[in-house]
Amino acid sequence: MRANRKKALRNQLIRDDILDAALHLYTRDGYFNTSIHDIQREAGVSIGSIYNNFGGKEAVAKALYGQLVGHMENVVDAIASKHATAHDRCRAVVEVLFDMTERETETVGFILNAKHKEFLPDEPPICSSQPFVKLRDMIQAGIDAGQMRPMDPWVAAACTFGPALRMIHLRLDGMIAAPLPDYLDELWLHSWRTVGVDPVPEGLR
Amino acid sequence: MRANRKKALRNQLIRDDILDAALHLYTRDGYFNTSIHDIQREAGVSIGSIYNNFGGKEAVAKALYGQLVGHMENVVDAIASKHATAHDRCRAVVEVLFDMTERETETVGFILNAKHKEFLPDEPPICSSQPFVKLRDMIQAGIDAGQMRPMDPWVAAACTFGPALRMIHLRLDGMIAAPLPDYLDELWLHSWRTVGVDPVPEGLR
DNA sequence: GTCTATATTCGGATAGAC
DNA sequence: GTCTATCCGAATATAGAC
Repeated sequence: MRANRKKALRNQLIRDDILDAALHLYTRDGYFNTSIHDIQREAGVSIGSIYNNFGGKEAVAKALYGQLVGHMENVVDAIASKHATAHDRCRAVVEVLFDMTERETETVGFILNAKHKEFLPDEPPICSSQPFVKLRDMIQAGIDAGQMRPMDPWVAAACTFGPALRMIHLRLDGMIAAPLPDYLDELWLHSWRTVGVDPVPEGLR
Repeated sequence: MRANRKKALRNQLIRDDILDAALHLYTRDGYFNTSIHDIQREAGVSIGSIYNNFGGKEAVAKALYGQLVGHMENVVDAIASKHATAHDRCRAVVEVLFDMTERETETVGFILNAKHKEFLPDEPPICSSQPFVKLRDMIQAGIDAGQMRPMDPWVAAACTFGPALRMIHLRLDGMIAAPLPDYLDELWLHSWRTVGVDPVPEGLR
């Protein structure tokens, strides 16, 4: 049993090495500019291992995608259960995204920037994935509760998160030099004025 | 001379056919999922013509990119010279983008959605291209003229156009069923509240 | 300048030893 | 299960006829 556990652990490590290498290369060079040989070299494993563990290049991307979407979902869930109002929840989402952009740049880049349709044609568009749907529901709940102005939920979502997402894109493209959290208060003050019924609380400006 | 003109015209037509086919296939399937043979078939020309006229697959993309960026630049210039205030200019930009998204879907998709860095590594990022820079200058002018709230120009740009760009992405991804112009008044009313000093004029709500 | 036929490279995938 | 060596198809690019 001991040996089995150790073996399973080693297998998990190999899987993680492959996924880490894939994330790095996919975000840096793009999916199509990354060959299986590149991943194999970067991860320090053999081609055979990649095929045994995943089944091919696309399967690696799919597993990576699932892992990161799951991660995002956990983040959103944690926020939803920690905060009660639409304002606090939405602000926390932006705060976390800004933080992640600095600390887990590649994760954010892969989730937001990559054109998954091009290499994962069977996956639904990222906008209809669980975490994104939960964000929209979060906003709908805010409207129903009278905390956000009554408006089309898509428009509300675009107004709430559009500016922040734009900032993230600009940062990832190297157009913004300063870390995004520096902009959080200013950006959120303006974003929330668009959609919120009540203004941003004093302490958060 | 007559024959030369006619010949030149025919060459131009072939070039346009190739660019049209490339735009269509690149936006529908993505750059890397489109082979030269696909373009050749779609355009109804030979591979030799593509190499003679452009030089290869990447060169086609480059020419296409330049053409569309030039197009966008003309659009922005026309708006800048037609309207005087920051409000009118920015609103006109959003209006034109929404219109274009419906009528020239592929052009907008290629410009906004495509990851040009992946297949045109030598081109600067789209955000630093002429039309985008002009948009930012437009906003800076609005701030200097006291028509927009004093704030970081990147934040201002993100707040002004972020929501609209988000809507365009959602529309291109099929998440929004109605044509974007239907949302223009509502979206702009909220967007401008974020950045404008004076409210949106009565007639445009 | 356009076309068809061909060459060459590259990368995804497999076979078989360990 | 992992690894190395190999295969094979696809796609870019070229050569040469017209």
